[in-house]
Amino acid sequence: MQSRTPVTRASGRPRSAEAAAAILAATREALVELGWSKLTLGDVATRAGVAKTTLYRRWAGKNELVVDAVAELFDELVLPDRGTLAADIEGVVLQFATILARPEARSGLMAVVAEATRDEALRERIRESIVTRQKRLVLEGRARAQARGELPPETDPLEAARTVDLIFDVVAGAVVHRTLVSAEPADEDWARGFTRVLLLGLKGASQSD
Amino acid sequence: MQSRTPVTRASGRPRSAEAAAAILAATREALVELGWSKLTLGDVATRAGVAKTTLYRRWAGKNELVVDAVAELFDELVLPDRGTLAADIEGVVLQFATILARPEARSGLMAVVAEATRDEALRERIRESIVTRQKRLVLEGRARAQARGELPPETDPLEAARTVDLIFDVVAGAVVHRTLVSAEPADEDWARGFTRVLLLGLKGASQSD
DNA sequence: CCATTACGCTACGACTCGTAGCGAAACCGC
DNA sequence: GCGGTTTCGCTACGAGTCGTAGCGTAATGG
Repeated sequence: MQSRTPVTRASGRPRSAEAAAAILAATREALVELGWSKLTLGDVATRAGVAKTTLYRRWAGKNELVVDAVAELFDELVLPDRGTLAADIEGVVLQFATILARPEARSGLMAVVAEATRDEALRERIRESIVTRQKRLVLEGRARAQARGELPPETDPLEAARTVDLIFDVVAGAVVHRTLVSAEPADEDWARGFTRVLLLGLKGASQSD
Repeated sequence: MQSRTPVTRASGRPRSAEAAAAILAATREALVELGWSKLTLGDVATRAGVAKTTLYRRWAGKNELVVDAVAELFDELVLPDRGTLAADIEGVVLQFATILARPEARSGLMAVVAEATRDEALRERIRESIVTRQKRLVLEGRARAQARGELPPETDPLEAARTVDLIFDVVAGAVVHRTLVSAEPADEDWARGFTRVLLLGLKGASQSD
């Protein structure tokens, strides 16, 4: 997740791990208080107790810094084993909603996505730091459901991969849109209704295949 | 959509309508070339051929200006009557994807959503300029499907309103997430698969009610 | 002990911000 | 026509941020 892990082992003074942690924490703190547009790297450096130049030596700019700061938040996600697929999905949806309720996640995530529309390298960074990383939840959930007999084992691996992508886009997209654009809470009632529609759709689609 | 429509009819020189159109067009052009973070109001004014002060007299800042510039893009959406609910939904999904393929829509929309996380007034402005405005598509689509007998007439009006909100969040959220976060094209294949899951889910949910 | 790298600090030109002040232009009611 | 009113274009301004360069110092490995 660091900006660059030197391939050739360096032989000088090592980079302070405390500094990196302090900078990322300070970035989230600044996102809460100031939001994306008013967040300045100079301010982050002051909060973290490091020199501004240190920050520029490690990150290319605001975009890369905030991606790293936000990516850490999503690592909190776990797939709780609640016994049924529906309950598992609801659990993840609610966890996701909880993270998105935090202001540093809201403004940070959307802002870097906006910047990424004009920056292929940043897009790739987001994909590997957040998207691909969290797709594990969908894979694990499906495996459990198949073990329980709630979902049939996939026949076509290509089709199965496409379904995973679809589910991820639908779940993440709906929660984000609900909380950030529609500005309504993604609470338990909403999660229940959403999960019901999604699950019925998936079961129906896999049956009529 | 203008920043303020004077309630008391003014009696001086009227604001130039051409200037407003030129400014919004210049804003979209600048979004394409520069993106959100590097877009400056001075540059927009120059492109539009107006003075910077004129711009500040009409809009409070970058946020409000871009909301208006982007909102115009979504007015292009129409609900094509393709004969079946599935085809209608696919049509809207593809139209939405087409708009989101334009760089000015991508970066502009996400950026203002990001800023809106810390600005209640801006959130409200987005809701009334974009969200509520486009929810008409869901309402019209449902009415047509009910006329065709594809969907049962709603019994509980409260439940029906909640379903409309859910559909809107799922459709818009999934398309946005697919194109902007996953960075994969929302093409016809994807639209077909998505529509199938959504429709099966909705029918199943309305039956077992 | 020496080479190497990271760090803190200061200073810098370039740029953007949002506002103020001015004279001219365009519209209203009389 | 003729004031009253509002907008417009233009210029100028202090304040703040950007990203970088330069320097001396601190921390590691050979």
